[in-house]
Amino acid sequence: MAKPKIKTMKELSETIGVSRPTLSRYFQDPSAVRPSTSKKIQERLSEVDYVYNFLTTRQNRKSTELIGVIVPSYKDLFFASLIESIEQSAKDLGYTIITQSSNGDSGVEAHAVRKLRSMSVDGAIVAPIGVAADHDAFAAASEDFPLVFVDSRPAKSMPLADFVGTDNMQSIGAMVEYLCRIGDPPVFLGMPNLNANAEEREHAYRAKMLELNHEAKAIKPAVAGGSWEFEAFGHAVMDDCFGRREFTNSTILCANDRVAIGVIRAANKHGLFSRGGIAGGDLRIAGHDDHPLSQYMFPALTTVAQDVEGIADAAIQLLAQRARGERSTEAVEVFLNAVMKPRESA
Amino acid sequence: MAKPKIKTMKELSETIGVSRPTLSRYFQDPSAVRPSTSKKIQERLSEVDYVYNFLTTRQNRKSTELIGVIVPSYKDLFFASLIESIEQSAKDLGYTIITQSSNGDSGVEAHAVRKLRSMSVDGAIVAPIGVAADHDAFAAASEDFPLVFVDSRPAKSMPLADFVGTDNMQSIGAMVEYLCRIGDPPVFLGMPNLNANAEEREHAYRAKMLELNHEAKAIKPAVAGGSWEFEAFGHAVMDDCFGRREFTNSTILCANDRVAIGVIRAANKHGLFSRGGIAGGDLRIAGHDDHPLSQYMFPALTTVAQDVEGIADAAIQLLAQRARGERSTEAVEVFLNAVMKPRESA
DNA sequence: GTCATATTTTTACGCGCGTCAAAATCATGA
DNA sequence: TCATGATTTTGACGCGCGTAAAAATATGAC
Repeated sequence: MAKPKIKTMKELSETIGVSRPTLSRYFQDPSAVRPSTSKKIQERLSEVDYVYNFLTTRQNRKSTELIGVIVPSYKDLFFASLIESIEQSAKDLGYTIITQSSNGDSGVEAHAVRKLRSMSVDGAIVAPIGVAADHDAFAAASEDFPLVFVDSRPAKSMPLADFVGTDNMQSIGAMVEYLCRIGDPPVFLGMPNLNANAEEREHAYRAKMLELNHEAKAIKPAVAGGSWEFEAFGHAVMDDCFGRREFTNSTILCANDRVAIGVIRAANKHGLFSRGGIAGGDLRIAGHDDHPLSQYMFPALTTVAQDVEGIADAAIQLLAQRARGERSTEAVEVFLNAVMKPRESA
Repeated sequence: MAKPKIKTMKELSETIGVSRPTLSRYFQDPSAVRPSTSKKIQERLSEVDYVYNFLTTRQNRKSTELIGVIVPSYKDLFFASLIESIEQSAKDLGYTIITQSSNGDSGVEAHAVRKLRSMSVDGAIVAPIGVAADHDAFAAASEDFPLVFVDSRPAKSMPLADFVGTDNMQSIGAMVEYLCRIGDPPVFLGMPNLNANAEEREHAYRAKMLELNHEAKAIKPAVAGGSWEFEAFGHAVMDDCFGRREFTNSTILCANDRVAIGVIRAANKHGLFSRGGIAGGDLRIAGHDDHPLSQYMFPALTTVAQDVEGIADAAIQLLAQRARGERSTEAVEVFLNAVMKPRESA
């Protein structure tokens, strides 16, 4: 039952009856050997238990086919979705991903970047923690391998690198337009000012409101917002407002779904939704991202879905291009569109 | 500004003024060299940009200090929390984790296991997809390195390996007792029968109900439940029931929070909660896991919190013990207690 | 069957670092 | 100052595999 275990390629070459260099070529590209040889290797291979030594092969190959991924947190379903998509896209191209969380901390982030350097990755995809990032760590890394930032743009001080993300002007714009068309113009509830999206989305909101001739209004949080606990933030801010009977029948556009989830709870707590659903004239709430649980909120959250798969795929493609030596200098920025997900909450 | 970049240890040894073997010893254990030497190396090191070559060092060391982690999905906040805790515990002991998702698919899971083998990890922590797992892949792996299963116990056919998880008898027991004490005895809504927890939790429910002299009753899903979309499952099943006016004022104990989140939405949709909160005699819902968003549901979900950090830590410790050669044969099972999180929903 | 061409085998070296043994040097205390 | 044990340096080899060059062999069109 248990197939004979073979530990090294040399050993394998002996039991299989081909030379080691041929085997080596086969593993890197089965079509690099004659079809008959390829077939023979493949057959014998299925009869033994051999796994190539990843560490050694990668040490010697020019490319490790490793791609690093750094996100601020695993416990955010947006990033979780992103990782899942990246893993998929990477696998399709033969890459293995090394994922690390920066825990929203620049020190940890810098440490993660350093680890990726030590692992000789072919490239890295990083969703930056934002404002407080460690410039030097990224600068050094960008000399070793291509870097692409996703989700939010890095601080301007960051080394020039590719970027892939959602076009906030488009996504927020579409949402503002939708909200205004269906009801009252929205007020904006930002997210803690941790990364570029916080500012960009508010800016996009203001721009669109201006265009539609409405007065922009942003809710000023009465609570500190320095953490990544977005639901807690949204809840605390609006629980406070609703408690003072402010914004109780407004349309509130939240900078992201996690904030909105907190707001929905606050609104429910204060009984601001009509029984059994949403009625005209009620409080309306909208989010951004299409968080996997948004549709299970009550009322189901109206939001815009980021093209997560598209982002993941574009990021991998950019890295692959750089690895192939195409586009060696200029940094590119890819902006993808988001699509409206009108549901119950607005 | 940019520190001089040093690529190899040999080069480093020259610019730093110590021999390469000494440096090698220093990197593996700074206390293995004389304090004055250690200090000198440390100082010079901070003036240059040197990152050790992970691949090469690990190829030659007896241990790679890599630990593989396999979960069924990143997009499940329970697993996300688990990964975060594992990463933390691992880092404390000097391990680097390699995370992979099996996507709820046994083929992908087997492939992931294989990759961990190729990377010569020192051990692996796997949250198995359950019933449909590929026995051979795990059997082969368990010859290469220690394996510890977490969250749900693997099928009996799996190779003997350590297990760390929550004591379902305790956690479900505590919840049933609580529910009975505060109100009507609960009916049980399971989760799709994907892993051992599905059965174990129902069994624990029945046992406790028997002990308390209540009749156990499990809701029979009128919908297929073969996927990991637990919220959708919970919602579909109960939307159907509530639509037929069944269970509308029961106490429902869900096998996990994700199912419960779907149920809460269904209940809200059917207007089964009193306006502005929960009143006596209402429908009650309880979950299991303390999913990070449970407290933001409305009503906030009453649940039992698994000791995620404890699980992560125990798993790493078990692996570390095996790596040190302690406990080479007998497999151990560690069961941790969960703690009640009474909130609004029950 | 013959010959030009495509593959494979042989042989040997390199990668960066772990590790071992012997020689050289250092630190320490009497 | 000298002996002695602790460290470091030197020099060399090994790890498993990539890879290059030359020799040997297979292929396949004629």
